[in-house]
Amino acid sequence: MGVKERQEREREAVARAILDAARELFVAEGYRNVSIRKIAEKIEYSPAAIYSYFPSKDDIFLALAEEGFRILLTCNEEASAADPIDRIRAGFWRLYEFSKEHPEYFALMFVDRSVPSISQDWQRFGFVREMKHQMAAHIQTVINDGLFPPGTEADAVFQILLASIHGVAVLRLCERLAPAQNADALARDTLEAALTGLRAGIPRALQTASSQSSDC
Amino acid sequence: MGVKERQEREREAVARAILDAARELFVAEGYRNVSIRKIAEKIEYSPAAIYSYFPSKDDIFLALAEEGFRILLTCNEEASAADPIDRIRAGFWRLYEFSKEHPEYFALMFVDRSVPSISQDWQRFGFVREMKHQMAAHIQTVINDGLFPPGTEADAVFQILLASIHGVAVLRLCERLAPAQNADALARDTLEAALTGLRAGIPRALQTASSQSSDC
DNA sequence: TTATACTAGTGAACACTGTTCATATGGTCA
DNA sequence: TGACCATATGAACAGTGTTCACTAGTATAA
Repeated sequence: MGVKERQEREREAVARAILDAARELFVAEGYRNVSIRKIAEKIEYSPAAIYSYFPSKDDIFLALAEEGFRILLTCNEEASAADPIDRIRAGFWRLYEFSKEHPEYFALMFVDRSVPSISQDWQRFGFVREMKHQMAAHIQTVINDGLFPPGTEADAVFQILLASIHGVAVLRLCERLAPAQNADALARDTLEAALTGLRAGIPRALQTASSQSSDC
Repeated sequence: MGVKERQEREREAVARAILDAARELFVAEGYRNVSIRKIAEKIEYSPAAIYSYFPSKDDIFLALAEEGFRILLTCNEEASAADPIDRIRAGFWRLYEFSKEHPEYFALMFVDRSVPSISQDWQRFGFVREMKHQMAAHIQTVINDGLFPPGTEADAVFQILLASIHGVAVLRLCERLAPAQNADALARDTLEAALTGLRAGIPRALQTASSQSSDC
């Protein structure tokens, strides 16, 4: 009498097919150039059918972003290196690798502004906070081991390293690097520079965020 | 007999009006949500008229990106600080400020992937190369003054600092920071960390870009 | 001054988009 | 067998970027 169960399984299978088709199309042609009709055609359903699985095209987008975080998180969990600093390195390097292996996931998770709702819901994604805590916790233990100058805040280290590696990932993803430029080497060096700088100690500077506006 | 001149002036005025209207609408509603019809309505012309000034919506986009580079470049020219390191700081800080003051320009110039052609034409933009040369030239003199470890490449310094500040700018622009997070402070610290790290000297590491893939 | 040439701008249309809804289909259960 | 209900559909709506035959109006040449 597993009729309900089977029906539910079938529903999930179709939803899965929609997401797979959408992801493949997004990667191949970009979100903007993928229409519901194209997704429908790929899974051999009518366009209208999709709307009984997802309320809108944006929601397909969001569902994929959610999956992206899940993938990145499970990736991060298997982090283990002898040197604790190496483990930090590896953690952020993995984010960069992720941006290469899953460019479309990365784009929706960290870059895309074309989906209106993601900006709103961003902080609601439990994944973001979880990822942050995972890394920040490890960084804290490293700080406690005295591998960073006294008074260093784990949260600040996390944000700075994230921003650094993020910059390279986005430049690469958005094709804003010279063709000759070796993105991997740049990623390594940028991460290394930030890490070295943090360990050397950066001036805590002016407490208030200095407003040296350029006025142009 | 300045008929041709007057006609040309009028053409430019309308083109200007289209760009202004498009920019305002892009900032207010985002590229995706702005239609040619909306732009046309704003300047009180028919939608078709726009196509005798720009071949496509994407070309309006590109024209604005070009303007963005011009603005950023003229901004950068008035760079002058006593300390040569401060001048480097100021240069990249200006890019960050630019991302705040002209978010839509910045987005088209550095992060947008929704316009298919920009990825192709990116390297053709003389502006990009010019901006790079401007900064790299100054960095070279600083290196010559011995303020960086011997053997440091100006181009690498430029790329690393650019990537670092770019990361913060994008995180802020795309609203991927916690609401409490002070973006300016993060920008300052990230830039400082990279600069400190570069001056301390980062290992030139494995020559070939190490392929430490995470395989997930 | 008249006739020609040219230009800018238009309205209507084409082929597409995301989305909605009444309708039909076919399996489930009493 | 007959009632039910989830699923999928075709057709349509309102909107999109873009094209094109056409018109009104101005500039040039005869």
